[in-house]
Formats: sequence, structure tokens, C-alpha cells
Amino acid sequence: MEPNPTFLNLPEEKKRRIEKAAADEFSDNGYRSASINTIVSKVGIAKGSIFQYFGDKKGLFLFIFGQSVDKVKNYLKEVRDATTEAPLHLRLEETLKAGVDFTQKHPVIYRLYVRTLAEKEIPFRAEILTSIRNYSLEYLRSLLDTAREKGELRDGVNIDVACFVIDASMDRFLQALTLPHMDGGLGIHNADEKELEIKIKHLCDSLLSGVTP
Amino acid sequence: MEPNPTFLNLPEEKKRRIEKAAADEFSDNGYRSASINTIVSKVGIAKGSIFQYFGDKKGLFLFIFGQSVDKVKNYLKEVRDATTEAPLHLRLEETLKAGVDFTQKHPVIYRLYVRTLAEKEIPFRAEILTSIRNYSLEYLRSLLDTAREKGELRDGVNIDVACFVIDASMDRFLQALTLPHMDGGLGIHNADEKELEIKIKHLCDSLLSGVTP
Amino acid sequence: MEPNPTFLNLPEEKKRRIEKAAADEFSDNGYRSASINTIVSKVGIAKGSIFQYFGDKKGLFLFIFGQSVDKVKNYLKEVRDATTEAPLHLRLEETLKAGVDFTQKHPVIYRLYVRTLAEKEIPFRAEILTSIRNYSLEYLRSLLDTAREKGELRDGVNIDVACFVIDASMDRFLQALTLPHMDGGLGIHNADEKELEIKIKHLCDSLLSGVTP
Amino acid sequence: MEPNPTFLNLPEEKKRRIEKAAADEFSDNGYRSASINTIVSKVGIAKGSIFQYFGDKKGLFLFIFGQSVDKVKNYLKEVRDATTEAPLHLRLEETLKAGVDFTQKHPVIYRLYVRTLAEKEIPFRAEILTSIRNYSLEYLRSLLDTAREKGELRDGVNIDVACFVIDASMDRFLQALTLPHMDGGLGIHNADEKELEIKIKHLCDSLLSGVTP
DNA sequence: CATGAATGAGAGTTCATTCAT
DNA sequence: GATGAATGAACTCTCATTCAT
Repeated sequence: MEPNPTFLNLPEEKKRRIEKAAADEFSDNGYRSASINTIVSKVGIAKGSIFQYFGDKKGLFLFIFGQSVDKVKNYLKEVRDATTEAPLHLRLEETLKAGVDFTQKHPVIYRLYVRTLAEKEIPFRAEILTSIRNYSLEYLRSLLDTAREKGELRDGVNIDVACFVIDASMDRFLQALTLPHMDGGLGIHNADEKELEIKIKHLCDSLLSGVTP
Repeated sequence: MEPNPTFLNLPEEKKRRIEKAAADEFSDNGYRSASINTIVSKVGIAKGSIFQYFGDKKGLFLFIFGQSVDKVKNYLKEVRDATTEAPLHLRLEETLKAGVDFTQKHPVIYRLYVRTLAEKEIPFRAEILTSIRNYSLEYLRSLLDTAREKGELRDGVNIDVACFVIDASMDRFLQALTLPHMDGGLGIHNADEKELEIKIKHLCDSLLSGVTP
Repeated sequence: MEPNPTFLNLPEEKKRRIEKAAADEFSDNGYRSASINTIVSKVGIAKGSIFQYFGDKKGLFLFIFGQSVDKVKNYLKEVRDATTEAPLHLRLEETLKAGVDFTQKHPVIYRLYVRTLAEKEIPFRAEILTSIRNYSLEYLRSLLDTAREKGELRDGVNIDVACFVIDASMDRFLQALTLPHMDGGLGIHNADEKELEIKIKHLCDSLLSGVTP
Repeated sequence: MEPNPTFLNLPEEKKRRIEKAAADEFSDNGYRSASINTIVSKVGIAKGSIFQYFGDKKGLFLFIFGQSVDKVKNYLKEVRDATTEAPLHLRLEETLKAGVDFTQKHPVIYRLYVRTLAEKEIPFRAEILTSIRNYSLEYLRSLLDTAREKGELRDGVNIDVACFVIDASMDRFLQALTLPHMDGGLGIHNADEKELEIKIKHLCDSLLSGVTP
């Protein structure tokens, strides 16, 4: 997971160029089809350097992926801590807004995650994904638990299932930002900021209220 | 999209062996990493034959994928037509049951779909996925439209958003069947038939009723 | 050990060119340092073909080496069968002459053997070498056993040790033919046929009579 | 052949660690396959230092090999000088014992020698090996010449040939110590000290007496 | 003087595709 | 129509060597 100190001591700008090129390549092509040739020629360094920094392709991938996960976690943590007093409705909205914000700032990271979902022979794939999903669910569960304590939930709500639904819907919402074909008629892809805010509100409404009388 | 007539005139049994081997390979390895070598050696035919039948790797993939999509569509159509009179709650349950049933009978097809979600250089990937998602949403929308006409929906429900939530949740539910790390605490993966039925009911409850009072 | 039938069905001339180039390369450079690039560019075939024929570098080496061993064994067998009635002295001479003959006709094979002696990571190296040495010793032992039965040996001779000495000396004699620095003052390297015959006679004399009165 | 003075001025302990690591690597892998990376990381010095000390890989090898040859020569010289008065039989035994002793104390050096025998592109390989063999033969020749003067030899003995046989047999005996497959039924490999002493005696008996009446 | 980052040629191997039989 | 041998580009990874610090 940790690159060679050589890499860490590189000038910030060079490090970022390498990280960006690698993240781009992996998120565009998945693990196995990603080409180190492409990465190095984009960055303009020698092929050998990548292997000096990260040992092998697997090491490079784990580093890039780990970095991305850390970025997401920090982002979510900030949101949770900034909204502890707010009602559930608002907290969900803020969470999703933060997700949108993050996905727009780092579209590559989201694609990288989606890629990893779907590829079989990725190193430590199972462990990686389990940890991500668990993190996401625990985050939502802490929101719902707080809401229940505050009496914001209807009696008889199954919190596990509710988390599942919210997680899936938010995940898909974010996918739609990056992948046009996941948009599903909502017009999420290519919506401007104002429109997105409205769509987020609608989604959270629907998640909280359901569809039946 | 259409294979060479030579292929279509092959004995049924041989055709099926080729289709199965190809679907297995693509769903295990994605598009680019799938190996035609592996396919032909599994089937026991000459490598050149594949190229005679399908032109190139892309042609083979499109044929296999198209076949799978057709199977799904037929399955869903049957469910819709068999439950037109039932209440929304039941129709959703039956739809999800049918999805589970299909995924269990044809696990390869589901993996093939998930793979395609995530790979960039798949031929006509965008078109393929858009058509699938649209089909799925239209299917759900026809269910909800009928429900609204029957007065089963709460006033002010945004049907587009509701479809989006239901589609995302059902999709994730089916993913959890095949990929353990998408299970998310619900215990879907490895559940027996009876347990699955209960989970399906809970999910549909949650989707219809929301979480707030 | 067995190459792909594809290789076996090649025109004799092409097969021989491949075998020769590979044997040359291995005997010049050992296993690990031998370059498949060099082999294919010498033969003028595509790199992929070698891997089609032999699977991998290891497979190529085992085939080439096995072929060489077979050639040696056949040669020795002929000599033994052609001299069963002759006295020990003559049989040793004929054996060595045959060895010289073989080494001159196939200098590459001898170098290949010497190479294998000295390299560590050769596939199945231990098994290969044990089998060769055992074959050689058994051959000599059968000669000495026959001689003992015929009363040609001095009482109290330790046959194991005698075989060891003869084997080592003959081995070195043959090495000297190919490697000038093993010549050791005898002038074996670059000797003409007539001179070699005399040297062979001297060596066998010495082996049979020792040096003390 | 001579390293940079910088190396010679290094602390003894560091010098020895470098020499040991290099000798290990060359004797394990031969010349071309030996990795300077491995050497420096074992010793814990910078890669550049090796090139500062020895110029290039070739310089390092020549230095290490030369050192080893010197060690062997010193060893043999001691034996010769310590046994000038003894009969030939004893002197040969002592020589072989010394060889065994040396091989057991410095197994790396012997492997290094065997490696060099077999590799083509070693720098100055021919010159190196010729000098070694010549030294060995001259050593034996001085023993046999002394013996002849003392009347220990049978009339008509060809001293060149005798040296050749003795040299080859002793060489093989020592090889058998390190390489199990050269053992040839004598059980040299893994023999304890006492057994070895007996085997040495038998070998020298055989060398001196031959096999015929 | 020591360092170790950078280099790029070359290693073995895989693979979709072509085409003569 | 079926075959499978041949191809060569692309892959990951290793390595001796250089040189700025």
C-alpha cells in the first residue's frame, strides 16, 4: 500500500502528475487493461521509475485506490461533523450534496470505484470493496440512529433496509453524474448546480416519505 | 450485431456450447481481458471459426450481450403481463422475485451486465447501457402509472424520482446476490429462498412507505 | 518435455533450424541468459511461434536438452553393442573415440551439458543431471563388470572408484575438445585425428595401469 | 582487476561484507544473471558506490574472482611446502584433503569456479580459466616430478597424462562435495569426515595403481 | 565521496487477427 | 466451411549504468 520513499520525496507537482495519470488510466480501463506504458508516456517519465516507486502494477493500483478512498472518507467525515444538530432530511441532503461536490471535483475517483466493483482479478478487491461499503453503511446508520433517538422516524421502520435503500439510491445518483447512461430520466447528468440542488431535495423527499399514502 | 449465417446454421448444441463459453469468458473477465483462445479451447473449435462466425471480438461480444438482454426482457415482460391486476406492492415484489430468479438461473448474464457497466472501451457500450436502463425504467414507470390510475399512490409523488429509487434499490439487491461485498448487512448473499422472500417484502415495504411518520 | 504437435509437423528443415538456433543459444549462454529474441531473429520466425511450439522458455529448454541426451545415449549404446567381445582396453578406447567423434559432430551438445552443470535455476536441473551421470556410470560399470568376469582386472580393484576415475577423466578429455582451457598441457584441443587417437591410447593406458610400479 | 583506492581504504568490516555479498551473488547466479541490485541491498550501500569502487560489473567480478583464486593458491602452496618429504601417495592424499577442507570452508569459491567454467560472456574468462588449470597442473606436475626423482614411479609413465587423470579425478571429487549429482555412486556428498578420509585413500590408491594386474 | 533517482533497452509472455490449406 | 500456424504489437517487469546532488 505504501510507495517507496523515493516517490514521496518527489516534487509535489510531479507526484500529482503521476497520481493523476495513474488514476485516469485505472478509472478509464480498470485494473488489468490499464497500461503502465500509457501512464509513463503521459507523465513523461521512464517506465522503470514507476516500478521503482511502487514495486509493481498491483502496488501502484493499491496506492492510487487507497488515496482515493481516504479522500472520500475525509469528505464524508466533515459533512457528518458539520451537521450533527440538523434534522435527518437536511443531513441527507447535505451528504448527497457533498457527494456530488466530491464527484464533480474528482470524477476520476468515482469511476475508479465503479471499475473496481466490476473487475474480478483486482488485488484485494474483495477486502477493498467490503471496507468501502461498510464505511458507507455505517455512516448512514449513524445518521438514522440519531434520527430515531430524536423521534424523527416512523414506528416500525427497519433501519437496515432503509440504509440499504438510501445507500443504493445515493450511489446511483452519483453514478449518474459521471455515467450518462445511469441517469435514468432524471436529467442528473449535465444538470447545473441549481437544478441539482432541486433534484437532491426531491430524491431525499422520496426516500423519506415513500410513495404510498 | 448479427453473426454470419454460417453460425446460425450450426447444430443447436454446438451453437449453445459456443454461446455459453463466450458468455462465461466475458462475464468472468470483462471485454478486453476476455480471451478468445480460452473460449475456443473450451469449446474445442478452431480459432478461425470464431472470426468466421462473428467477424471479430467486438462482433462476438455484441451478439452475446444482445442475447442476454433479450432473455432479461422476455422474463420481465412475462412478469408484467402476469400481474396486471395485482396491487403495486405485489407487482414490485413479483418483479424483484423474478429478478432474483433470473439472476440465480443465469448468474453469468448478471455479471456480464455489471462488467459492461464498468468498462470503457466496450463497443457501443453507451448505447447498450442506455437502452437497458431505459427499458428498466419504462418497465417500472408503467407499473407506477397504473398504480396512480388506480389511486394507489400518495398525492404529490414524483414518479420519475420514485422510479429512480426503486430501480437503484432493486439493482443493488440483485448485485448483492452475486457480489458478497454489495450485501450491506442485509444478509442477501447466501440467504435461502424463504429468507429472500422476507427480505424482498421488507425492501418493498420500505420503498413504498418511506421512513418518516 | 514434449513440444506442441504444431512444431513436430513443421518441415524438417525448419525444425532443424529452430533446434540448432536454440541449442546454440542455450549452450552459449546457459539457461537464464539465453535470449528467445536472439533465437527467433536468427531463425527468422515470429517470437510468438516459439511460445506456440513450446509453451514457454522452460519447455523449449527441456525439449532441446532432452533431444541432446537422447542423441548421446544412442551413440553410446551403439558403441557398447559393437564391442562386447573386445578386451577392456579396447572398449574404453572405442568409447572415448566415440565420445570424441560425437563431441566433434555435435560440439553444441557438450557445451549445453557443461552449462547445465553450472547453473542453479535451470528447470529440473537436479533430475536431469542425476540421470545423465547415472547413465554414464552404469555404462562404465557394465564394461568393468564384464572385464572382471573375464579376469581382466587386478584383484582388489574397487570398481566404484575405478568408474569414478574413468568417468571423470573421459569427461575432462571431452571438455578439453571444446573448451581450450581444460586442455591441461595434453594438446587435445586442436589436435588432428591421428594425434587424438594416440592421446586416447595414452589416457586409457594410464587409467588401466596407474603410475606406480 | 584492481578496485579504486576508495574501496581499499574502506573499513575492513565493510569491505568484507561487500566481498561476501558479491561472491555469494556471483556463485549463486553466474556472471550475467548476478544482480548488482541484490548485492547492494544485501550490504546496505548505495548502488552508485559499487560503480565508484569497481568501475562496472566486470570490474567487480574480476576482483572477486581474483581474490578467490589467490585464496586457493595460498592454500595449495601451504600443503605442498608442508609435505615435501612425504611419499607421493601421502602427498596426493594431503592435497585432496586440503581441497576438501577448502571447499567446505569456502563453498562459495568452488561454485564460483564451476560457474565460470560454463559461462561464455564472462570477461577474460579464457585467460582466467587457463591460468587456473595451468596452476593446478603445475602443482601436480611438481609432485610427480619429485616422485620420479625419488624412484616412486613405474618406468614409462607418461607424466602429462597422469597429471591430467589426477587433476580430473580430484576436480570431480571436489565437485561432488558441492553438487550432489556429481557424486556418482561414491557417496561423497553428505559423507562425514571419517568416511571422506577413507574415500580419499581409495581414490588415491586407484589413481596410483590403475585397474589391471 | 556517497547517494539513489532516472533511465531505457531488453527480458518472457499473451493475444486478436489473418490467411493458406 | 473449417482449420490452426504465423504474426507482431503490446504487455509487465528487471537491470546495469549514469549523474546531479
